[in-house]
Amino acid sequence: MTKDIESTILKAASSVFVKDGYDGARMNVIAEKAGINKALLHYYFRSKNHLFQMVFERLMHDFFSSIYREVSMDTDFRTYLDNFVSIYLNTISKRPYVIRFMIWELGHGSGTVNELIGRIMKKWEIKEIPVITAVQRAIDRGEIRAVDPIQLFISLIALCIFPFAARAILENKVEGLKVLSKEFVEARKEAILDLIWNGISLKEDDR
Amino acid sequence: MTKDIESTILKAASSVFVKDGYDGARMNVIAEKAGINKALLHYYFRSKNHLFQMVFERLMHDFFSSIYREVSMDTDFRTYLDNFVSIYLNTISKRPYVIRFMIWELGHGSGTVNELIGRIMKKWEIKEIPVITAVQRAIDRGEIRAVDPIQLFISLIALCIFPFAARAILENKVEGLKVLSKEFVEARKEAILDLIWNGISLKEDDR
DNA sequence: GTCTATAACCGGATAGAC
DNA sequence: GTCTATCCGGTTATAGAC
Repeated sequence: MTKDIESTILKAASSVFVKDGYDGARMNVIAEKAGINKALLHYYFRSKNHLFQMVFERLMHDFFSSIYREVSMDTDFRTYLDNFVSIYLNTISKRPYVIRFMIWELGHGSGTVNELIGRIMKKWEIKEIPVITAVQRAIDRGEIRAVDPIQLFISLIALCIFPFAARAILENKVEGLKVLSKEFVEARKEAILDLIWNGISLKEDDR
Repeated sequence: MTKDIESTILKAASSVFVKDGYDGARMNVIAEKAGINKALLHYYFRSKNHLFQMVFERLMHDFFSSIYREVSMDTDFRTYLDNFVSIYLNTISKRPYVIRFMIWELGHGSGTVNELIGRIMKKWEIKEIPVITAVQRAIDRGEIRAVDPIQLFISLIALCIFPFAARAILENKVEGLKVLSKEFVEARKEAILDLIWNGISLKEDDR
């Protein structure tokens, strides 16, 4: 079926683009990986650029929907935080290369990609960022200290993403560290929650 | 002087490689930027690969020496933390593209770059990571809670680096955010120190 | 739809004059 | 040391048979 081969190609293309980036990726490598030849690749996806855009949009959609799906807001903040960190780390650790790829490709001021991200954001109708909303509400309710919600949002994402983005450097620098191991991912979850929760919970004086 | 033109070339090459990566960089663009032509470029730096290695090593050296220079260990941990975060953020915000570049290029399992980082580490004789040592000592002295030093090290770096690595996405998602502005950098310093310090300081119960 | 062959182009590298 | 002209391999893309 035609749908079948298209999805095979997209899968092959994803793996190559994510690893080598747009400039480093080679159409013949993608073709081989998909079990076809270059001509057929162009038959299905007119050009490298076009194929890239399909892949990129698909990756972003997959990534963000994995995360923003099913983190319920209808809980106290502590529970929200637990769920968020757990889901975020699970999602990322299953797609360790994607983060690096996104940081790289999104970093080009190049219009192409920026239009893409704009379109995707609109498509999902994401107006405000859920985490920021949740933080603000927790502050209003007196569940946490009055920190800057945007800074806390950035910190939270940073703590989750960084070890995977910088995996190569970290594993090189820290003896025996295996970022993708089940043990590290779980330890990381605990460390993040411990740091954040202690970092933002109300002090004795405030109560 | 020959030293002069070499440094001009390296400067031009740095800016191009850092923005476009190895695969995306073009020798003629570098040549133009340096005010010479391709032939001369090859005369001074045999090949693209060789030029890249010079640039890469220089960038890493510049970056790490900026940071590990002059953060004195002979203070209490709170002061150490203040200094570290301040210097780290100043260094990064002056080289916003370098982080993205390093994450990308170091992410290739490709031997070339991994050998490079190995050589550089040896060159500086970095055996243990200073931050980890400092954290461990602070714990031993009872200055902070007994957290995992490696996790805290990762968290600290993550909080400093991430906003600059993910600058494009953040500025796109958060209305009006200007990561490189003096105001943001200063606000970020405070937010990091506030979060970390509250996150690791001794609780009432422990005293 | 699928393939082989090839066009068209680009970019790193070199030859050789000055 | 510096330049122009050119080579040559590799890569995207297409033509055209089946």
